[in-house]
Amino acid sequence: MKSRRDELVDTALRLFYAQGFHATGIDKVLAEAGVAKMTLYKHFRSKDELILAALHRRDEQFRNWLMGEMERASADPRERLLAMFDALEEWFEGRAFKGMGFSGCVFINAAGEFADADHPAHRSSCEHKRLIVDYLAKLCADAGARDPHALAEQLALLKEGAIVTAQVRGIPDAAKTAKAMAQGIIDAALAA
Amino acid sequence: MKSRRDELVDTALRLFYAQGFHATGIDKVLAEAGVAKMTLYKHFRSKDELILAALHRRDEQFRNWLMGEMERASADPRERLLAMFDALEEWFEGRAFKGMGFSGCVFINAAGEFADADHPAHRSSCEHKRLIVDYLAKLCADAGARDPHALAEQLALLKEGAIVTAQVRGIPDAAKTAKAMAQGIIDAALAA
DNA sequence: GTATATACAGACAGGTCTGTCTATTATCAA
DNA sequence: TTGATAATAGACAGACCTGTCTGTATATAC
Repeated sequence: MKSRRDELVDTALRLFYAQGFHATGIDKVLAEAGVAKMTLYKHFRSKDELILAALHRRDEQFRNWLMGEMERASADPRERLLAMFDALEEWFEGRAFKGMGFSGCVFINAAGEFADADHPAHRSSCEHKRLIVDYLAKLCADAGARDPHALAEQLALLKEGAIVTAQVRGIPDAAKTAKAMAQGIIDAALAA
Repeated sequence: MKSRRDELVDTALRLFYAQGFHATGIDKVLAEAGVAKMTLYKHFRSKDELILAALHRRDEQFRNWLMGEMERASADPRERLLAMFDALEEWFEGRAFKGMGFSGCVFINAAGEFADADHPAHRSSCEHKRLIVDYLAKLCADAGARDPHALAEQLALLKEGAIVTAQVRGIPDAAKTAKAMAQGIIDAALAA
């Protein structure tokens, strides 16, 4: 049984993701969640705090999903890295998160709406991306890369490029384009 | 001498870029531009129309700048392609457009705020990205790539990845990361 | 000088936004 | 049963938003 707070955060995330942060009013969240306004302000001090909670939930949700997909695909680190791009394609096609069609990356969107790098939402987005790079770097090290951090940065950059291409231009195949590049990059980084 | 209309579009672009579309009110644009409200509504039917005009101006401004930088760098197609990433780095460092510090790509931001792919602002963003890919494909063909369109898509994806990495994580060096990958990709695509 | 076009300042309507408040209802423990 | 907790509906204030309107000033063309 979901708590009222969970209901709010889930609904907020879904709407913020689909329609944007500024464009989504508190009242819309409340109506969709079937929750009274005072309940929201009992759990959160402001809309900003709700935004941060939604981003935090998305961070957990997304990384759990991504790492799960990668680890399910293979036990080999190199294969796991490549599996990231297969997972991305599932996401781009709208099959990854039920109730949430693909609308790009909510953290990229947040950084766009809250451009100031010091804004909590921007910092949260930055942190999310960093956690993913860290995870990739660990896999790169396991795979025996000469410079695991450099390779992880490259793969992360390919991931961001694929996300933007899929969203802005509506090309889910961008995942395949990125994967093809990733193969070359990884091979080059492993051939010591 | 800039017309009132130009003044409006320039100011709107600057504010929309720095603060977002929904977060920027008409009144702020008017105050900064020193223009009366009725003048705005004589030139544009709505805020949406002003947004589209600002995106259109940015499309011209940005592509002129980028192509200029690339063509200034070298006459060789391969070198020109690589020069794109040097130009990106200038941009990320805030040295490309005076009066406009780097806040990511306004078209990526627009696609985030106007998630519906049919929204005019989203379509405009898609079109901008397509025009750049077309330009890259022409250069790729000149460089003798086996599949110029495929290579152009790859390079464009690297560009988007670099932009997002620079903005969300605050790492202007992402341009260098992308350039290193681009070199490998191009070499592979030219070695028929 | 007069007509026309353009822009100005500023009030205004009608709507939406966040956040606060009150008064009521449901739930559950002792 | 009583008392505490949590959630409800809905009104409200104050700010901000877009877009319209009026009346005035400026400048150019004839």
